[in-house]
Amino acid sequence: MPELPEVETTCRGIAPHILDRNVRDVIVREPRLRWPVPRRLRKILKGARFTAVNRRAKYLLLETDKGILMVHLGMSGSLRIMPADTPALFHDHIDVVLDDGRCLRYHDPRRFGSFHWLQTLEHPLLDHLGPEPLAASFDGSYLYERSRGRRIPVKQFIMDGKIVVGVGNIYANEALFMAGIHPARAAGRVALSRYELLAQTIKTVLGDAIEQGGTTLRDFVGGDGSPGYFAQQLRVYGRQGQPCRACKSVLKEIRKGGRSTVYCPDCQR
DNA sequence: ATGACAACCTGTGGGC
DNA sequence: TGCCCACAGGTTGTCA
Repeated sequence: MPELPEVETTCRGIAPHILDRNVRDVIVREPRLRWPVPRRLRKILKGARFTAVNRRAKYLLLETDKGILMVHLGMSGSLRIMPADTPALFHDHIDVVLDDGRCLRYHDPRRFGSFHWLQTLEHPLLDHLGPEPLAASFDGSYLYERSRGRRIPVKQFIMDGKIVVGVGNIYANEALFMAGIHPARAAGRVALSRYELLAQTIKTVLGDAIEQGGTTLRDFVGGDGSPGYFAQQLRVYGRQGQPCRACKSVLKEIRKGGRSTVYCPDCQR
């Protein structure tokens, strides 16, 4: 479920509930995630106190006085705060039990998510990540410079975490529509002025989605259990065969990098 | 370096 | 009604 707005929503949702709380216990029911959950996690995390909650790309960085718990939600993961004695459901893989009788519970049917334990923010998975899309350093000229000579479709280009992080399939489709750029166009053949517009629409679509608590697809819920409300205003994602909201042309669907790609054949060139 | 593609895993929905 | 296949929000690793 999670694209960057969902991860940010989760980050903001759980932060006030875990900050300054001590970890009473850690229950790992299923350690087989994208990478095995560290066997020593329970021993190390027990007694730690959460000191900060941050996000880098789609990684949640739950900092404690003993180290950093790095969590990725993968395709289907979610984190919820709930009473520690709430019966665990199928796919409730990990509980971080807090000292107030509640717990941070990780649920992930597909198990593409991950839990890592870090001593510092230096980690191979965080090494070669591109800039945050909402940072000032991410702009049209950056995209233009990085794209020269690249033949891959511009959609896959902006979904490459080494170029810019946090642009997932839904928002890549939306941002390209808003910028009037055809998703299959070679990245190296998009002009500077159009990249300036694209950088803008990426910031806008992600920013708006964060404001509205993420996109609700199937059962996404934020850290406090409230659903997001962005789905209803998607412009192209999931709307193949339906009329373009701008020009009424029938939206088309193609596959790029194995991902569903929806666009307006008349608005996007 | 680049780009194409398989892999990880379960659940769901559409077509027959 | 039920079965089977394709596909789903992400990312890494391999190979040509």
